[in-house]
Amino acid sequence: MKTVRKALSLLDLFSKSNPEFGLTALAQKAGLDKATTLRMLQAMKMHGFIEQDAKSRQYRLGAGLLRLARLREATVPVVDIIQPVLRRLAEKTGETAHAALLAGEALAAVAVANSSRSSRVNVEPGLQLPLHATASGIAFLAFAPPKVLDEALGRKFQRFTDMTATDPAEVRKLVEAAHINGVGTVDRGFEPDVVDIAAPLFDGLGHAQGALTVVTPISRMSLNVRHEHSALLIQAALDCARRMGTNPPVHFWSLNSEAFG
Amino acid sequence: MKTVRKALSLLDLFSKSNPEFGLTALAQKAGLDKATTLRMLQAMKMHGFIEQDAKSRQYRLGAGLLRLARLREATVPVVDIIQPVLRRLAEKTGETAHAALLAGEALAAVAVANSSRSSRVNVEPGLQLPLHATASGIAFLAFAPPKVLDEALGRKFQRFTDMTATDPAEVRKLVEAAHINGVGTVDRGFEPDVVDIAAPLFDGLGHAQGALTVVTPISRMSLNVRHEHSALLIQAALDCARRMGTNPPVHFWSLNSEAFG
DNA sequence: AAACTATGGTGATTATAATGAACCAAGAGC
DNA sequence: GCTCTTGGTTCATTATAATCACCATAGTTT
Repeated sequence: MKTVRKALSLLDLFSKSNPEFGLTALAQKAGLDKATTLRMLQAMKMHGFIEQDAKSRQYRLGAGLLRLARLREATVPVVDIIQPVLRRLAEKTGETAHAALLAGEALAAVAVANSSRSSRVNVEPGLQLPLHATASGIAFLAFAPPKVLDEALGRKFQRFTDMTATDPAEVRKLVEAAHINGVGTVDRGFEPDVVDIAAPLFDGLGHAQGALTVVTPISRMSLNVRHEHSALLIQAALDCARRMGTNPPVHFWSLNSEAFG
Repeated sequence: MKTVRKALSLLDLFSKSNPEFGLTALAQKAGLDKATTLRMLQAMKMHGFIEQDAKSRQYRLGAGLLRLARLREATVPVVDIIQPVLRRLAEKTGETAHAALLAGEALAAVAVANSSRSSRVNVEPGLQLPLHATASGIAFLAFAPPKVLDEALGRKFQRFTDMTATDPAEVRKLVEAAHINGVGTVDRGFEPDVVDIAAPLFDGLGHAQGALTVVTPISRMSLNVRHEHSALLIQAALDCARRMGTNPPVHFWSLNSEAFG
């Protein structure tokens, strides 16, 4: 369904910094013909995925998305479950914590609890987290079905900082380490001066469906902090799993007791 | 873009009472071929709009919707816009006011402004408001797409008080009255001793996406109060529409001037 | 004010992608 | 062990979406 994929990929072009587009701009950014783009937008407009400013004729995401998101949340209330866990995580670590779930080829931040410190890492809700460059992604891949991992490793990796792991072998190493530790760590791979540590969130079959992450400014990071955050993350991930009735793989449970003494 | 429309209309088949489908069931309900349906689902799965239970192979709405909804909320902050309107409504009426948006098969309260009086109706944020038993629901249905109304009237209506309207014909009457008046009224249909009056909130297509409601203890309710609240609600609803850039149906505007003199 | 430019939007031809009946494989129920 | 149903696949046929030149309009520049 090439057409559907193209249409949906139009939606991915919207971001917080680029919340509205004119037809021409959107078509160009998508690499599609103007007419094609227009027709797709019209189709999505009919379903409320896109709406158009009556005056400026600019296109933006539509209110229909809210409805579907609330519906999804009504049937699978993950965010409600995760939010309090996240808040406690942010309190205990003093750093910003976020939760991300798989959405297409990347993770998407769906809940954030900001650090109370004045100097902190800010995470925008809705942020796309590439699998290879973030701890969230690594933790997710470490417990994702092998097929997903292989597919991910087959894609080409964008470089975000000079410390981004762009070599598949390198990424695989990070993933393997994360599988053993239960947490993934990425040092300044996505944003400069930020270290991520993340634990996976599981679905009913014991596969990762997302990740819980603590983001720390490099200035506050140390070996001690890292161990402490790791232990807290594993507890938090187990907590989420218990509340959602999902099943982490057996070996993940054992990490809790021996946790980084 | 027939293909895109068909694909998106698949998403509209999900509801709170029908949150998951097998391939065959979904294809049948959509009136599409299995193969076609499958390909569309796969395309949407790639973008996180749909996810599939790994064990049961059932399809449900995906986490990618959460991301886009968050993004939309970041660009058009509906709740932020509604809150001050609600605040003023509560001040002017002296009663608790709340806003609710469609979430599954009921409305969900997303913002509340409590009355300052000591004797007041309390509304918990997140409260589920059934469509047939609350003014919010009636006002919503009065301006919802006909398909939504018919579907709602097809469901069984739970009784909450001895004044709850549980007969579809009775509910339809309330809805029709609400369509004419611009506001829905429910007298002790959900909680005893409480009268709700509500005006619809519109989306970009001129359909209701929720409602603005004032809840009044029966002891303070009178014909005068009712007219006054109705007029204030219509003004508030129009105010919200203007601030959000959404489009109430033309005839709704006219209610403002003649408002319950 | 006239000419210019960039924008959103349209229409008919052509190339492409969607379709659907028949077909498989696998699990559930008897 | 057989059957029935379900998810998923295949490939010739057919309907559909991409394309490109074009139009209308609003804002700018000269």
